[in-house]
Amino acid sequence: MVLAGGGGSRPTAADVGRLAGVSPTTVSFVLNDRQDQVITQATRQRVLDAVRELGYRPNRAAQGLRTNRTATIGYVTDEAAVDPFAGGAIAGAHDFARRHRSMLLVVHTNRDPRIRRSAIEDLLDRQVDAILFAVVGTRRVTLPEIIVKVPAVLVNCFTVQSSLVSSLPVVLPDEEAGGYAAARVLLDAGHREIALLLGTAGSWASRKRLRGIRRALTEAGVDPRTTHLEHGNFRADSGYQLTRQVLAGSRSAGSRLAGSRSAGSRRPTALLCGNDRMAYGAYLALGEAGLRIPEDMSVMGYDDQADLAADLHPALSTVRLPYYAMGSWAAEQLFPRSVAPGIGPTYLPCPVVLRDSIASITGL
Amino acid sequence: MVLAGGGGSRPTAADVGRLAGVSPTTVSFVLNDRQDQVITQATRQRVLDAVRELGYRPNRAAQGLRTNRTATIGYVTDEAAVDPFAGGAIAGAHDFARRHRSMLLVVHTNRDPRIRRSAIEDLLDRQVDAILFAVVGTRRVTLPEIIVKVPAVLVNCFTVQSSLVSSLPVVLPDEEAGGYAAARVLLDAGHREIALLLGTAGSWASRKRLRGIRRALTEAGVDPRTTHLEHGNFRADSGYQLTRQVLAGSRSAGSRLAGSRSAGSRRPTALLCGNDRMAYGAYLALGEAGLRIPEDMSVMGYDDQADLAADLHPALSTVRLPYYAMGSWAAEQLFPRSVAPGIGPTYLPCPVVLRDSIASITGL
DNA sequence: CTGTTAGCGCCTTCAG
DNA sequence: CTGAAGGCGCTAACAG
Repeated sequence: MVLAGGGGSRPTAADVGRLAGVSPTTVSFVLNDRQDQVITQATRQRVLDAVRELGYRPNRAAQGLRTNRTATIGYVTDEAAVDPFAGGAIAGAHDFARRHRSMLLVVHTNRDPRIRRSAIEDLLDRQVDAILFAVVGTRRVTLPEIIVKVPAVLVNCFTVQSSLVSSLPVVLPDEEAGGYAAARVLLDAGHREIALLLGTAGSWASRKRLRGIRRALTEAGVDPRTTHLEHGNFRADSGYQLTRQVLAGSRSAGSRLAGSRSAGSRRPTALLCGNDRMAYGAYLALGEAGLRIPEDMSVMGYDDQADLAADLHPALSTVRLPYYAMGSWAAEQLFPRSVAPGIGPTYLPCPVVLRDSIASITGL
Repeated sequence: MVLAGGGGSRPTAADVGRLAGVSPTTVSFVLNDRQDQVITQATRQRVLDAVRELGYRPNRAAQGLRTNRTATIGYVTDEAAVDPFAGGAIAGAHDFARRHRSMLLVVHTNRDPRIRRSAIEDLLDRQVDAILFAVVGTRRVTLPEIIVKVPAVLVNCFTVQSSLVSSLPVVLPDEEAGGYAAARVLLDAGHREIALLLGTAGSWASRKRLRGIRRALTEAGVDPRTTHLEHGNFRADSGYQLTRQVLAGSRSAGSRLAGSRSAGSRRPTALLCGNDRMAYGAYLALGEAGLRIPEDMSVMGYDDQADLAADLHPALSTVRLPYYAMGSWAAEQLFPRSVAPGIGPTYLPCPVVLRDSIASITGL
């Protein structure tokens, strides 16, 4: 289909051998630096010189045919690279792989299971050494069984398929610790009335995060049940709406304000948001209400979204989702390592990124 | 380096032949649907059945060794996929390539020329059919000459290297038309006092855009020389600062306010920004000054940055940079096409995206 | 210490 | 209409 590669044909190992006056075998030995073979220093040098003179580089397709290793890793992601998080994980895997002289064959599936399957097949046809399977928005996935034909690692997702669950390394963000840390930052700054403006109620991330948050609250002697808790949709508009509700002291229909006292009447001093976009929505509602950040209200985001969190005004304190680190970790699993992986998923830390949106109110 | 692919060895064409009772040759003929060979309907069916039964898929590495075509395209980009624009172009190329059964081997170089060179070599070693070379932020690039070993296309960049300039198709955004269109939108809405808060002064995009803007102004009878023009740095903070300056009526040191009259004293009714991030900075400054968008001030962005322009409040009107389209166009050039490409770069349109940040003031 | 031989899986003349 | 033989570029046994 593609235009024939116009290139003048590359030199082969035979060409190198001819020039150096040795056999292709010797060329191979020298280039692969084989320890079990003894090569004269002189011969080695002649080969190396010939390689340099011809600009010889081994044909990896041929090498792959012979060795079954292509130094190529398949990377399957649900979201296109346009998504900064998808891109972050790709970048992490890319950089790690590159250090090991491997490259990434990247496919995105738009969440279509059929594309997903054929993508994996296409990768296998190209003899990739391994497959990394990534997703934006942590969740359970169903994988084509053929994926086990090759070492594979799950990035930001997991499976319950019995045939796969034990064989695939899995890396996930440690959302519970992230939620805990986010709440702790607020608590440590003296906040006691914290409104929780979380994302989609059912999501894995929201559930885990909430658990961490509750633990932090409890530890600090704040009753989680009296804490204002709302679920949004991870988008700016819901951050905006929920913040208005909170400010109005109104309890929405879906509000899960559990306290029996008139908790709704006490305005919170801090907002803990489901992600940075919701935090941005909160900024807008706060601005409209004439409240200043962080003087009148502290705001905590989540995600550390590029081109957003740091650019907000004031810059948003948030918790970083370790997409890059997950991609990197996943690639790392494909290469010989000293320590065997433990059983079960590996959780990577979500570091707190402190910026200007949080005020200390210790002098409560 | 990579763990050996654990997979049970795949069936070969010979296996299929054995099962179907034919030679591997016949299998090849059937699978490649060769018109110059006559195969009995019955034989063909037996082969196809055997293929299905074994789940046979040709080994593309072997195929590539034989045919010199790997159905794989190298994609070199300066920015990692984290950048939404880099990702947009990748997605465009990916989707087009996929329709032609090709996959993308993606490398990013972090603008390091050495990495750039070795990336291209690594791609060539893997026998890619072609290379797409992309950049974020249109500019001139210097390419390793070896890139011509294979068909290549330049995405959002161009070269002046004499050995390459005539042989490489180039695709660029039509910034001049984009600038013209952006200004026209404002002009058509009745705005006459438009402050131009552009990006980096020296950039290709800024220059082209400015030319288009000036043309639109002139056509509308507005003297471009009396128009407030500032250059920033494409980031939110400069949009913020420049807007404050404009509002204060102050002329900064670097101001290129050309009018001789007291142009600084007339507050503009519209801001035309160098990109969406600067527009966002303008939003912040406007908000602080108590000005409402679009009632008190219309704002026009540029880029249509994902997760930003549409999410702002009010949603930002902007001009879309056609990264996806450029990636797609580039991939298209690699496949047989009906019309030969003209000489010189191909300019792709930057469509205006109208949202809520612009008010009509026809009743001036 | 190095060369010869064989074969990875596929496609492609060339015979039959 | 189909099969046998050869080779793409490389590496791995096995000789010498």
